Amino acid sequence: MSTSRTRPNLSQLATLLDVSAATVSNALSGKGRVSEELAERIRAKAAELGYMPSQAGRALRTGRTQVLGLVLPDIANPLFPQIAQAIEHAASNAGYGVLIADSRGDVAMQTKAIQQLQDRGVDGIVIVPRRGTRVADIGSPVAVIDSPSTPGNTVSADHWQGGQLVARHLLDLGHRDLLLIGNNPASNVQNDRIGGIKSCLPSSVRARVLWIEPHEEAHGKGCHLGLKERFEEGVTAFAAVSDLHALRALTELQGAGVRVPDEASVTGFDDLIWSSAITPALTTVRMDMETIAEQAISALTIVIEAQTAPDQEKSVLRLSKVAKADRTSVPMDLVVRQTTGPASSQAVKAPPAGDME
Amino acid sequence: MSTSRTRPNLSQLATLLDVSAATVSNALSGKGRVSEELAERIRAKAAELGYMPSQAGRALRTGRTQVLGLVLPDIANPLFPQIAQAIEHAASNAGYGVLIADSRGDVAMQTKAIQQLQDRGVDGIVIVPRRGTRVADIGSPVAVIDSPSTPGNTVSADHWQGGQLVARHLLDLGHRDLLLIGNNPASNVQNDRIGGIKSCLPSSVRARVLWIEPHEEAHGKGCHLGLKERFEEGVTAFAAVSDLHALRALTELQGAGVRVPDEASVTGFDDLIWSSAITPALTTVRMDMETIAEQAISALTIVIEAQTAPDQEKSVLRLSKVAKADRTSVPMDLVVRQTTGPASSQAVKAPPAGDME
DNA sequence: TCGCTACGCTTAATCGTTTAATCAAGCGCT
DNA sequence: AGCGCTTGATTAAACGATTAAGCGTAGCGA
Repeated sequence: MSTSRTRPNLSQLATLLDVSAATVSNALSGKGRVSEELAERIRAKAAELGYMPSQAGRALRTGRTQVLGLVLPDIANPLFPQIAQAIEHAASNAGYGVLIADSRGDVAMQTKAIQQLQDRGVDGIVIVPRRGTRVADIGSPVAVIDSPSTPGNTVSADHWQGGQLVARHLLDLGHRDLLLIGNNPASNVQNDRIGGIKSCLPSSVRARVLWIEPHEEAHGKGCHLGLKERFEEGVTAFAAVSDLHALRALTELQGAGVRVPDEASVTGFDDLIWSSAITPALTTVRMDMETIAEQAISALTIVIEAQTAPDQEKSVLRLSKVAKADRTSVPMDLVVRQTTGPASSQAVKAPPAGDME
Repeated sequence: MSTSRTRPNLSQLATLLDVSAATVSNALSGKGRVSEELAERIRAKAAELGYMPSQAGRALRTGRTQVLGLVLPDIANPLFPQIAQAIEHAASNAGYGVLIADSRGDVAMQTKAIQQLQDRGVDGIVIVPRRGTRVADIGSPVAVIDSPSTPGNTVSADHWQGGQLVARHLLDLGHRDLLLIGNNPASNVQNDRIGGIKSCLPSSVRARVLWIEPHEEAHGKGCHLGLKERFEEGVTAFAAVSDLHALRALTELQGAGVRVPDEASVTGFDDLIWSSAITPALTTVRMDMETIAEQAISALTIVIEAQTAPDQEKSVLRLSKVAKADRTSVPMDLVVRQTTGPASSQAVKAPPAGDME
């Protein structure tokens, strides 16, 4: 084979073309002054040899690695595939690689993970913080994806509006007695979603909130949530703030003999992978991760570029390193599937034990 | 604050200590000859200033970036969190960072993704290939995590043995008529799991296989799998090769009024995040991702180090770049939860009318 | 004709680290 | 004293890219 064992570098390309390495660099980057004709020859040769600049050399000289860090503190977060995929895609389009760092649920390790990323020389960091964690001012440019109500948030889904979608959908179906299911009240995301739902409900509808984590602490992990009882009390719709909890609710109801959606409706959030695979398929609210990721990355790149700009030193004083996107919140979409249906049927069916309000 | 704006480098450290940069390098790496006393002084100063070597500089000189690539071709694979977390952890322990590359389910993009990783200068690549994809010989060291029956596989769970666990568990419970549920017969992993199950079954038990993807092509995506009918034909246990399909089966059965585990048992594979959260909690088979990741990474690092070793050129000819682990397959563990129960009850219970037992 | 600018390219310095080559000194031996 | 060997440090040359500065030539206005 004639394919060279080792990848060509600038100077090899240069000697082959009988020009200086600098010219090749200029031609390929379009920076300096190179005649169009020569530039074309250089580009051709580069393409022919499959030349790819060494990131190491470039990084050393420019101080930029073209790599971003992604830190996902929630252990085994089922959203991870969606997030990682979207971020990777957006970053890749912007010419960045993505280095992952997992802090395994440990809040203290989050700092360590960030530190390690910085030691690796990342140009910036995308953080999806653990619930409630406030991201301190790190040395590097940072984009935070959490919730609009988190201070220092860069961009995120409009969880509040997502909640409103759920509320209106259930209202339209005639539901008047809801159980909202969350995991932990310390999460900004979950609070926004629940707040959004509540904000749409007229005072005539009853809406109670069940927080799973406190409940489990009292009754043991994996315990029943007592949804059957709520159903018998008249609750016709169960709105969870995550598909994971929606799934739990759905199976618990089904197992207790409550028919979904005929007797009770269930909704979730995030459109996780299984939501469309189960029977009945889950009605949920999806976030536009593509857009969120794009916003985060573009906001981040702006900060990164401002970083190296020799500009006014004002920037050093004024410009925070945490990125600010132009669209700080991205609307969510309601995906109506089969776990929601008209409440009227329940009203008929309610009698067994409960009463109507 | 007295913390310097910019991180210290070798020469700064050197001039501060009135020695040469080379000596500092030697002292910190323990390579050259440096008096213990001086070495200690150097280490102390380095620690004091929080000196961290520039990866860029080092990479340029040594040709190694201390970064591995992780390519996950299956789009939004629900295993992703587990895999990424385990790999990241193992890699981190070995001093490597992990760069992710997602080929979004597109087989052609897998090659492109690998290419990009190589352009970024990764030292090696961990691939969890898309079903059936044979990983060609890339230029870089590679570790493949798929299934023992995949040629070129480095390490993976012992899917066959996992299947045997399921079979024996169901057999012990008295099940004699099974439906095995897979997605696509082209997957080595799924075939191994099914093969393992079958290998344990005496000829007296009936075991049919339902492949979802072909079935969906015939009946439309998200269609019913007709499990109720199978149940009525006498099937008492549904063994899926993935929790995702087990979940689908479980909800379909529950929705059709079949009680699990009283009337039918369901098992899955992989212990995905939701398996323990649903009701009833899913009996499944878990792979020891920690061990798999460790094996993959350590095998990979060996190849990487062999790479730079100036050894006999024999290695260039003989030594393949695909890593070989000492434990090529890692046993799986059965996690018995609530979706499996004795088959006898069904035999009794088969008539529609309910009783308790 | 002189001086100025624009063009197109080359020279050379630089980023931070590693490492082979070198060198000075000390010490034990013959 | 002279030779060889070890010890502990220094020098200098890479690695591959970017980029400011320099330099010869040509065009052009004064």
